[in-house]
Amino acid sequence: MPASGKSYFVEGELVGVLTTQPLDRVLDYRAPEGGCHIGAFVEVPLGPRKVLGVVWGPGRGDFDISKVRHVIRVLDVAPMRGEMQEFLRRAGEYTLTPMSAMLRLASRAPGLSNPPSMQKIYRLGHGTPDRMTDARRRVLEVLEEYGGLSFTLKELAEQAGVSASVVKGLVSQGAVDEEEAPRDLPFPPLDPEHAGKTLTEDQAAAVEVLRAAIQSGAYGTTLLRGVTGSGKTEVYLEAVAETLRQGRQALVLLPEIALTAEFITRVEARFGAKPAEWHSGATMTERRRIWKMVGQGGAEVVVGARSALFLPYRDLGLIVVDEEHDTSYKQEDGVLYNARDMAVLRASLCSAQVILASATPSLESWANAEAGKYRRLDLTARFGAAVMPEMRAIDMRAESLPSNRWISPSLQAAVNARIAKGEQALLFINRRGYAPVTICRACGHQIGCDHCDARMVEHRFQKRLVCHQCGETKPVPEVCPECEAEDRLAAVGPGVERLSEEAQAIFPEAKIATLSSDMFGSARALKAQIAEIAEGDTDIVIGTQLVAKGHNFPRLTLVGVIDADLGLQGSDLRAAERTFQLMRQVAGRAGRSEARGTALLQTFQPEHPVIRAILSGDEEGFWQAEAAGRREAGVPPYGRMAGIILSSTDAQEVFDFATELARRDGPVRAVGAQVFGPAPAPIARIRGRHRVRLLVKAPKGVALQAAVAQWVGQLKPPTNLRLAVDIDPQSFY
DNA sequence: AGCACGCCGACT
DNA sequence: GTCGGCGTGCTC
Repeated sequence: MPASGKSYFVEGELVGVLTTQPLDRVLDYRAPEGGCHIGAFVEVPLGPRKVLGVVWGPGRGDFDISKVRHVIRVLDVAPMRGEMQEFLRRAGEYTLTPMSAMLRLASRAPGLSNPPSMQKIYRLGHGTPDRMTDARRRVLEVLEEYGGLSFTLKELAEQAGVSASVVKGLVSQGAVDEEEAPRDLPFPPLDPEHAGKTLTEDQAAAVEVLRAAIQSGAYGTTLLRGVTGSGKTEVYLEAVAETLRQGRQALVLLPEIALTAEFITRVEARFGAKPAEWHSGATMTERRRIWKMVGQGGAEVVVGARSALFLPYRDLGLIVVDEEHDTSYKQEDGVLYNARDMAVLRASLCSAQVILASATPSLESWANAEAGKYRRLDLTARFGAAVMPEMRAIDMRAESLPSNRWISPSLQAAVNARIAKGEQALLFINRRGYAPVTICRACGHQIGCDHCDARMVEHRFQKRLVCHQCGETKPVPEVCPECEAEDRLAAVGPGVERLSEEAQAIFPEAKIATLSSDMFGSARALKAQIAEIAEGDTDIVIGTQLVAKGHNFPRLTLVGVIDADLGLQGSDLRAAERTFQLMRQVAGRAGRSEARGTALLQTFQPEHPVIRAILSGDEEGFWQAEAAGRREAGVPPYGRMAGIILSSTDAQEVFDFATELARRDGPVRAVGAQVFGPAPAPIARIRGRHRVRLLVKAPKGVALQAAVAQWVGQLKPPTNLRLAVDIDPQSFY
């Protein structure tokens, strides 16, 4: 929606081009030979280089006309749509991110400027093979089934379940034609009617509401709440189906790559073909194909990570944000944005529906539903015969437990009872590695990272100490690096590896599997392990955070949470919320199938409101209480916050600059905001850079971004000092 | 982001 | 005398 309404520029006319170079300005160029449309991806000269840009609008004409150069050429990709320009603009304003960085997010496809490359494709030929075999018949059937569509060798062989040589054989017989075609082919179509499931009454009712919303063709957001195992996925896949029937595209965001493989399988089962899969592990070729096909409508459904929000969809009708409360949706990848919020913004600009799915929504989403901004659908009935697990606390104050042991006698007994019945038990601990702290018994020194202010975590699996902040590793020292005492270093506290060791010792007969995100080199290895646990004869699963996310272990009937108190302490305003979500989710692992499950929470504070809310299952009660507390304190979602992260190699310099910035808080005070700090940032040192944070707290409804921009703009940071603004920060400790 | 220009310290 | 350190500024 360019302000001028002008959308085509003839050769020589002045156009404004936004480039991916960090110049926070649209530059004037002359339109190339043959002219160009607004939104066109172009290559322009900038100094001695050629850079990627987008025709953003008419030129401003305020630059020395004799210095204005011509656009080199228009690239062979679909022009950026007006709604995408608007999305980038609004998202940039919201997150206080320069437009060049926003454009970089939206043009993250390799080889955009390359000419379309060719590849061999296969389609039905006219000849008949001399001998018909099973494998050959399957190949021909696949080709017939998809009409005139052609396949790459890999796709065809995979679809037909044969090896490439079968296809080659058919080519030499003339039964299959081999041709050169542009490399970026459309994805196979997804059939909304392929394999609809029978839904429970609850699910069917939710699907009806979502269908109507999608048919309206207007924007809307729905919070789809459902306990684990209530069939949220089935429900939103029906929303995807309806979107496909409308001829529009759907995007499903997942918080973790490890979850995509399992999800893709479900999509394939439901729609008869695989969706496009967008994540950091995708190859260059895959990325380019998805980027291009999404723009031409050759990819109907994209499953992926947060950055998939910035793909150039031709007609996006639905965005699903699965596990919407997951904190990995807010993370730094060049730009600090919350994918959940950006999904809502994107959808509102292209008249799409958003589904925020979670068993344990974020307080923000809960409050938005409460305020009537979001529609809310609750799935209560569990799928099939399974019921909610029984939840109980184990009061650790009453348990006698030797030091360096974490599985209480009560939990041990419960696990033994389950194993005896041939069922599975899960022990959950939210700490990776062997032991979180290595301490010297002689001098009390704790081994820390040389580059960060973090203690190093022992990983016995790798036989090294690892910094969970920067990834730095070093061997476990023989002597204390501080006092040089020998053999006095002791591992303190539990990690998943150590818990595993303890479990081996107290359940010697049991088959134990350990799942931790850092123990698998690839998503495939992890998936294989999960499949083996689900189907195999594992008695006890020991896992970190990873197991809290949607995997289905049918024989699992007991969950033991080793330390339910983690995360309750500290001043993080979301600590209670996080703990609540995690506990509910892990507890939801137990008894997803026929048998009734039990969840046992080991806690030293059984009276804590969060623990009590989890145990009583009074979710609304928890949210109400938490919301009241936040409203009282004027913090999100009932107030606004922003963080200013300053970092430098020079600790004194960064602190001094932060202090000076805090002193000049006039512009933010003018809108009723307060500035706190400077204080060490949540991670005070990363890769040798000292980090300091200022926190801004403002009433809801003020123009926070503008005020922060004005405030921060007063001082220009010294050369090696970096400043980043974090709107709506997620962590506070 | 690159890449030039430019102004001060120790080398063949 | 010059080589080269990286601070400052420019790119339509």
